[in-house]
Amino acid sequence: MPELPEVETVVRGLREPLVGQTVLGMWYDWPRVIRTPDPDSFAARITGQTFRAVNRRAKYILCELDVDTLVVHLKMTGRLYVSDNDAISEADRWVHFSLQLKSGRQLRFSDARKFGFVALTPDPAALIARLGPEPLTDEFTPDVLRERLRRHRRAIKALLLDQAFLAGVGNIYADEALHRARIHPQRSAASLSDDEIARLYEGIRAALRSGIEHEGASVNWYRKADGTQGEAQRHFLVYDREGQPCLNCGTPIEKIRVAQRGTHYCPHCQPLASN
DNA sequence: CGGACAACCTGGCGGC
DNA sequence: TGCCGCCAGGTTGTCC
Repeated sequence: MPELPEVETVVRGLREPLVGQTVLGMWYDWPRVIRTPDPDSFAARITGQTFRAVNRRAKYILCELDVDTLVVHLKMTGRLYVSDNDAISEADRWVHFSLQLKSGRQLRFSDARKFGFVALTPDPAALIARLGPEPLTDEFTPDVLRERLRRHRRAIKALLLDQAFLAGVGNIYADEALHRARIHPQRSAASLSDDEIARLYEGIRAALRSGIEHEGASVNWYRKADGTQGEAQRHFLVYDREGQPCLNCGTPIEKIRVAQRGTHYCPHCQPLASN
């Protein structure tokens, strides 16, 4: 579920309850959720370490401890939150991993679909080595985007979903960014004009910033670190709006399939003219 | 290079 | 109410 804005929101919400906390122990009930190392080694290594920082790279949550980094990926249905030891919430139904904190609270990882994972490593860079540029940083510029687009002929939406091309954008924000840029999702990447690339650059950043501003999109599974829903879904321009009027021109939003993913766009504002 | 598709899993929903 | 098929925001690997 979570894309860059959702993961960013979770990270921000975890800092206060997590940083400074020491790990007393570990629990799990689904071994495959622990990617590396093996569960016994994981428990032995993380016990006694203290959380020093919580950061994000693309859709990866990076919790820095004294020696290692706890890496968490939420994939589609993962949730990461801190609860009082005796507190029970809806998401606990799918908890598969937790850490006991010295504060008398627990860091819990819940994942209904079991696609997500936790990993403990002294070298998190290896796990995230193949990621493309981080779209909201200064190093990501229109020139960077243009140079990278030149190398590809794929549908632009497929490229936006490719984490090695650009890190952090997923299905929701790809649709939102393309609508803001007024570009059809099936346009060939190499066919985009300089003006279109400039619009795409702004569209990507604006869509992601809107998502962060509204604390993530709770279309279905996503929740903030405190368990409440985000509000970004109330500000979608096209995603999940099939058949509803385009907010710009009134034309009904269409849903098609691009790169095997549900894709929402306005056929009037995002024409497939020059390809 | 890239497109298609399976795999990893389960929940929710619409249709009958 | 029950069952069935379909869909789902992610990532990786394989095959062609």
